[in-house]
Amino acid sequence: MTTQTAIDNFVNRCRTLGLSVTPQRLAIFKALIDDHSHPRPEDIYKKIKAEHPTISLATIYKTLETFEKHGIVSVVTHLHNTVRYDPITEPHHHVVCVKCNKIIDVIDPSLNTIKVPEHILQGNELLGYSIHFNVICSECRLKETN
Amino acid sequence: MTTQTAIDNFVNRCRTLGLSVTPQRLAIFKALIDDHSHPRPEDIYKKIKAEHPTISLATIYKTLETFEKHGIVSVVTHLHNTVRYDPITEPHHHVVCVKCNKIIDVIDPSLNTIKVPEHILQGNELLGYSIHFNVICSECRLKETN
DNA sequence: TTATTAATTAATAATTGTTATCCAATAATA
DNA sequence: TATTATTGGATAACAATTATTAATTAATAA
Ligand SMILES: [Mn+2]
Ligand SMILES: [Mn+2]
Ligand SMILES: [Zn+2]
Ligand SMILES: [Zn+2]
Repeated sequence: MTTQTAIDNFVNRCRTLGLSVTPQRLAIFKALIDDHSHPRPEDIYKKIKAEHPTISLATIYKTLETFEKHGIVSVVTHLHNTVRYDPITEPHHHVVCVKCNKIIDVIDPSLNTIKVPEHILQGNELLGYSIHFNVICSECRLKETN
Repeated sequence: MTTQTAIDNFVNRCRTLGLSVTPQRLAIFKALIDDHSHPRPEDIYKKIKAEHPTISLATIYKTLETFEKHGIVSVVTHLHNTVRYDPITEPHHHVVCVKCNKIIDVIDPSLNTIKVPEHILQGNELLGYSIHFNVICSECRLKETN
């Protein structure tokens, strides 16, 4: 998909969702669409400031949250707000509730035999891998306003 | 392994590493060893304050970092310091450098066919899963002081 | 044991990342 | 056009983390 097509899709998507396509939103989307560095809000802010000198960081945060809510962009992990410590040091996996950030262990040896793509091992030292099963947990499902 | 055995191992481990076994360190370790909630430093602080009213939150942070450095405890993700946005909304995976927090996409359909353990689906709504390949990247390996 | 040095802790300040508030500006709708 | 809803900007507030520094404690060598 070309960048222009992606932008057109974005515009249509916003209209369908009832979100107005403001210059700020367009700028933020454009800043992200071809950026594969998984930038922080701050990074996007810096990229945009030249064209939009008056935009505030809070707008970037709010806009990205709106985008994420509607599936226009995604976040790499929902566990980005605070460190979470684990007494288990052996490789294992986790169920993560994206609403309440509850974390449950998944200890299942069959998940430790994944075929690691070769290119990951080129130059990097692999320490291990861990699977995040992203869920809305039963408690949070009950709380949801349907 | 019993809790007492774990504590004994911890004490021996510290001695081997040349870390002194202080009451604070012991208390922090004990607070974590049987806690499977993947607590935040703040949670551990609250648990400990009754017995150790003078301990400071900064000590908790530093001690946990020391423990993690020596493999006594682990962190659920190293990407806990800030949100990272992604223009890709399709399921995919990531290489994460635990030193510099660089994130590289891993798009490999063969990794999207993992057998999800049944119990994860009980009550929870599964949104998807994503694998974090934790590495020390080539750049960071060069920087390391060996 | 005591003196010396190194390591650890506590208190606190500073910084960073994020969210809330409030008002003005803009856009959508009647 | 008038009305209402949405959005954005400025700023303050808050939460998480890190840095600084001095006091305390522990380790080690006379
Ligand atoms: Mn765990
Ligand atoms: Mn990605
Ligand atoms: Zn939940
Ligand atoms: Zn790196």
